[in-house]
Amino acid sequence: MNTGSNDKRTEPTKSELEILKVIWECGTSTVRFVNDKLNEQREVNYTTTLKLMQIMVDKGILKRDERHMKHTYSLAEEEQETKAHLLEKFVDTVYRGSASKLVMQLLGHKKTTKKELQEIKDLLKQLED
Amino acid sequence: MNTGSNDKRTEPTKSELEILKVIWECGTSTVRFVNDKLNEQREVNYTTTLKLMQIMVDKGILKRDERHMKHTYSLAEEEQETKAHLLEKFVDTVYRGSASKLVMQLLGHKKTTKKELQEIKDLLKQLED
DNA sequence: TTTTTCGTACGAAAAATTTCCTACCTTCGG
DNA sequence: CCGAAGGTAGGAAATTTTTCGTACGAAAAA
Repeated sequence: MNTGSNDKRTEPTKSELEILKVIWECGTSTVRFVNDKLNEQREVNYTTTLKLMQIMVDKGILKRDERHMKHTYSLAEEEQETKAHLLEKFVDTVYRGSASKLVMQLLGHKKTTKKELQEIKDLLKQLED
Repeated sequence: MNTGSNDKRTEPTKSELEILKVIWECGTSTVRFVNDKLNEQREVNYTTTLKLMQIMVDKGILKRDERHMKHTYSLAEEEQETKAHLLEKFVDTVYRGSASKLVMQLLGHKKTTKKELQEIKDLLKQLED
């Protein structure tokens, strides 16, 4: 028997993440919609996006509704769950698992605005309970 | 003229990051040392690690000292600077640039220990100045 | 000195990821 | 019905990343 966490989760690749971002932001979408979004930033062929999204369905990252001519694609897993997983992996690889080290860096970083800082503090206050 | 941030930074690939981790943890190292470390987790051929580290020198991620028979490789850029950059990119792609959203997730996540939490709070207290 | 061991260099194979070509289906307007 | 527009499927090319085989030089051991 295997006691280790046998997650077998397929990490999204770089371009799969691009697609995920669109769906996180805009929700269930058609290939056409996602492709248009991507093309706001760089040129991508329609079939490229289609293929990628098909692969993502295979991998279990997306699921699709084929009832209509234009298939629609939605998340196969909760956004927060996926992000939590990505974050955990990031903390592990870059900060050897230390969340506080990450936060420290965040706070020391010039790009973190005052507003962000305040929000973070408020968050911690709430957690005092 | 190009006013955009023209960083031209070469992101480390997945396996390059593995090597970086070793050097972050252990400092300047030989290929042999790094390879041994990697082999604690999975089998990797020596020449594979060598090649990768050579590529990383080309990319400017590592620099090397060739004065001796056994070359030694060290960081070409400050650890914190690299990590800050990786973090920034991560926040951008996964949390649309919102650092507080990231922290929120971190705090809501079961794997963040009480000790970590306290450290984070202390950090914020210090920042009150 | 000879042999063995351990190092680097580098091209190319292998694998993973990304891209696109081509075929074909469905819908819509004339 | 016919053609145009726009959709999906899937193989294969192109690119990027990872891995390794082979050649060869230096140092250490025999």
